[in-house]
Amino acid sequence: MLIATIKEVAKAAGVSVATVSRVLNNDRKVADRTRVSVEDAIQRLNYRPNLLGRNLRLQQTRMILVILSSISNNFHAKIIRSIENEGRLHGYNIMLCATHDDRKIEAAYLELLKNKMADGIIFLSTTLTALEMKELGRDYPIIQCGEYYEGIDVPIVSVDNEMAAFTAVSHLAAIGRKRIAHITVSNDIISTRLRLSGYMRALKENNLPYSEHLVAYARYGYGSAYAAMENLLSHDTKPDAVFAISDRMAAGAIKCTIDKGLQVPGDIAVAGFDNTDITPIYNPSITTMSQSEQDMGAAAMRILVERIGGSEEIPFRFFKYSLIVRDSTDPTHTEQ
Amino acid sequence: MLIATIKEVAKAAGVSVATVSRVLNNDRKVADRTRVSVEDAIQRLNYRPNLLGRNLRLQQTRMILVILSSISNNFHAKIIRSIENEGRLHGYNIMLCATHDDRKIEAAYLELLKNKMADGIIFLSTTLTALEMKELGRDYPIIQCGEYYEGIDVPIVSVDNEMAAFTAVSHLAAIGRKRIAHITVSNDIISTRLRLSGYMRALKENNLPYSEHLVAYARYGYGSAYAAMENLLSHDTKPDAVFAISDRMAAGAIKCTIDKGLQVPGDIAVAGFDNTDITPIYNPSITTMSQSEQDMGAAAMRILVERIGGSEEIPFRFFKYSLIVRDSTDPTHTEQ
DNA sequence: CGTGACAATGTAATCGTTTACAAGTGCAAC
DNA sequence: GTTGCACTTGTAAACGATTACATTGTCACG
Repeated sequence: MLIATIKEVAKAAGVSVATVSRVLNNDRKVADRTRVSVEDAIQRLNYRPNLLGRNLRLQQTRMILVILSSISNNFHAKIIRSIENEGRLHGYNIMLCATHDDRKIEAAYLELLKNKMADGIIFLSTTLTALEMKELGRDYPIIQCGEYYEGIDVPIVSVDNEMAAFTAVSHLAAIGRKRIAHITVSNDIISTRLRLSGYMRALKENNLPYSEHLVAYARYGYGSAYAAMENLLSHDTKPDAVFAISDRMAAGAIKCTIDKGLQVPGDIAVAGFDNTDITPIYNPSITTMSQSEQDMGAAAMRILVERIGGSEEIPFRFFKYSLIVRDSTDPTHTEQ
Repeated sequence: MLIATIKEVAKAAGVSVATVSRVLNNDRKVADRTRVSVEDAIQRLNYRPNLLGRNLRLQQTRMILVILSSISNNFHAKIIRSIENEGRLHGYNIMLCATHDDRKIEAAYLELLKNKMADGIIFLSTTLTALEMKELGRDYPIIQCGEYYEGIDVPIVSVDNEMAAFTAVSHLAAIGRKRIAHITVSNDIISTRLRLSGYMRALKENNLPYSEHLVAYARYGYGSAYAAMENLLSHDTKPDAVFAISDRMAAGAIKCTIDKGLQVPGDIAVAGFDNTDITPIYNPSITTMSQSEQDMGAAAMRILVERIGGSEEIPFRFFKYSLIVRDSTDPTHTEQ
């Protein structure tokens, strides 16, 4: 059954298209009798406004794209949920765009923004360079959430990764660990870099030894973290704690440790980052850093809406983080 | 910097908008000299075609929506990946729409289809009733993937859940388990129902006892599965194996078992379903049923494209599944 | 030189809306 | 009876593209 157009509704109701449009948009200057007959025609014809026509005319789409690398990275789940809620409050549809870190794929989604099929973008991650992002931000409403480039005039909502990492490692020191290792990723993403600095600073302030043997590089995968942990365990002086850059990598490290016949946290305490939903489930449950996903998502969306509305402000906001202690560092903790 | 329109490009190049459009669409009948000067103007003005205008005219959007309940259900990750790849091959943009099982939210996304801002929908899950889905399918190109209603004239791509569950439970029987329990969800989703039948049939064909004490109901969450397992363990005769309807619930069951001081798989073997990425990572790694996500996603997309193209066929396709044995049922297995 | 074919380009309708402006009606006030 | 106003409604111009059709120019051929 083909969809009716406003013209057909107008004819059916015996009025002009303008009147139909007024009814649709709740324009108050429509006589009750007319309104009823138009509404009746709309019903009968099963009419639905064509958004392409409407949006073309209104020069907006009320669609927001959320760019992320992959949906299986469920650190993003809560943030996205919050973005969606806040978006709906403002009358926007949220569409998730998974790029799998492929520049071509990301480019295709950016086209949608540039070519007016979306009103704005929230970046949870990106393959763009800082310069590219800067240029994009000059012409279109965008915002960075979580990961970000600094100084490119694009709003930022994130967490203080350096302080959060510092806090996590200080926790490991506080439970008496002396040789604290770090499993990270070799890229130049800001959160990675800052977590490394936080780790280093915590070692220093707690008078703990640092050596390059204590830092292992992996890719994001679980298996890769497993290998990195094997590497850490291969040295003569083994670490007694590990701070991994992500929960998934923490899980890999734990699995490896246990496979080698060592205890977690007995022999080696392990902490992760992000408080993903695997952390309470894992065996043992994983100590981690939680970000204020809810606040971050809502803030990102609000700021974006402002920008779409024409605001020139470029806010830079850090949100709270918190340490969540679980079995992988302290089996005696009392969980909520 | 405001975006130029085709009119401005035409003026800048000293031609008509028709010619610019021909250049954009690689229409062959454009003189080389003209083409160059138009391309030059496009460059200079940083022109990008407005998709609202184009799509309005062409009566299409080349956007496909994928409806799912939540992105943290990463069973869907591989399917989605495959949908995306296949979609790109056909020139479609894929947008993910998380409904969180909220009818209102889902309705909003459906509006986009009904109101011509998308060309089709792939349902990975839905809050629609069978009747609603049927009616939607009468007017718009849609397809069900994974979960589905039968007999509503909407194409289906899925896996034979009954046989897959049968296979999983038969595996537990084959390793010598006698009292095999089932953790499931109380809803009337088809995959749930079929997995329960498969479980029952496997018990019967292996001459194993069935009792209602062997079936525990939970919600989807990990914690809920944990509680269901506690429940199963509270009876005098404990099960020696559990088949859970999802990997996440299997993880909950394992955690509970271990917390009670029992061994997995020593005392209780546990199998899950979906081969989500937690399964190899978990401790112990989890035996599970893998679906042919890649084939399913690609098939769903292809069938949808056919439908958009006007095909009246209503295919119903089952894809292969396979048992993946891991430590949670058989520590002696040799993994790939 | 006249004719026809073909290539390159322009003109204008169209897609489905919204909305500024014009126009019509009825009524109260003078 | 005119005037002015409020209220409803219609007319038509956008929004930015595509494309059928018309037009123009060039050239080969008789």
